Amino acid sequence: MLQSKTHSKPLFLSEEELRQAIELLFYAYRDFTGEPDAILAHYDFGRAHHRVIYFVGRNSGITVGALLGILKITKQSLSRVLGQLLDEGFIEQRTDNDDRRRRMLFLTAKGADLENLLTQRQGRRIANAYRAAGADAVDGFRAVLRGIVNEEDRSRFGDSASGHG
Amino acid sequence: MLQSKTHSKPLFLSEEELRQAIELLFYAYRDFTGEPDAILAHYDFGRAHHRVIYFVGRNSGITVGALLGILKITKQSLSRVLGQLLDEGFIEQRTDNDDRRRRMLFLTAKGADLENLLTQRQGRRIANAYRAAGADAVDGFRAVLRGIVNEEDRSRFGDSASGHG
DNA sequence: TAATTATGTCAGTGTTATTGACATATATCC
DNA sequence: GGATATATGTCAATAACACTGACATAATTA
Repeated sequence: MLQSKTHSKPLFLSEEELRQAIELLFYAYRDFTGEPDAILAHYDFGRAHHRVIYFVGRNSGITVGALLGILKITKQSLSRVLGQLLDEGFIEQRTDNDDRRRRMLFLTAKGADLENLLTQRQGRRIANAYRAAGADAVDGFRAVLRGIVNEEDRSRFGDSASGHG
Repeated sequence: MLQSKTHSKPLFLSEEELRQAIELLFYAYRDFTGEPDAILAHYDFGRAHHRVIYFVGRNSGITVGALLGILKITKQSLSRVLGQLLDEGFIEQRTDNDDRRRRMLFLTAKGADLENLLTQRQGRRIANAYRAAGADAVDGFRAVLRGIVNEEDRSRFGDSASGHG
């Protein structure tokens, strides 16, 4: 109850440490998205398209509403992006027979190709960082990022420990 | 030479592990920026203003060109945001006497107040995550994020190790 | 049958970014 | 000193991505 795996050392955090963390997140996210952004530009797509392609690929058959919940944008915003991806054959919709109001989203072969390309590039960057930092660092990375995520979504990333608790 | 602190275990990375990392970055960044965004909205400012305020606060006297280099946006984009911040008295400019083409940027007292508020909020989120994850995790977090950043900016975050080699 | 849910669409707006062109002041090179 | 380069600023047009508000339709649930 008091503390599980987290040994909760007092951890006096200097302003400098906190600012370094803030900046690390800024630079890492900037560069993490920069590479896919450049690829997507060839298709006249942007980061919003990427997010949709990614999460549809990851959660095949996801409904429109669930996707909105992940992206935290309005349906009008999603509509433009999703419409383009449907028109251009990267994603297809199928009505859910259990609840015929629902539209389930799937990547087409074309959509899966693009998703793979983008995920491979980002995966390569992650893998390089993981290798350079070492296995222990990976656990720390995951644990801290998980703590930054709002509580409501934290359970997406495991219960609390990350493999060896 | 071969490997400093990074014990370079083979590290077989499953697609699942890579995807979890990708998603952690997405969710963490989304929530990390969500809180400041809400505050900035009261001032009719957005995330772009935040970035300018943050980096000017952090690098007092930074030139316009150096700021563009960090943000990786065009000067026309910066111009609008910076112009507003100047007009409304959050930032002030002073000519650099060593090179009178340069404009050095400083936060005003008003600007520093806002910067402190925003940084405190983000710092609180980081601090909570750090405390929950533990001191070792912090090192791992820093090491992995540093590896994700493009090489050209990596040196901003220390040489390689993070405190205890 | 009435209310709710899931989705879609139309219209208007705002923020953040882009490219391209051009202007000014200052510094540096030859 | 004159040519060139650098640092900054500005005007104009455009695009991507998001928002709010209003309304419509189909299907499910109470």
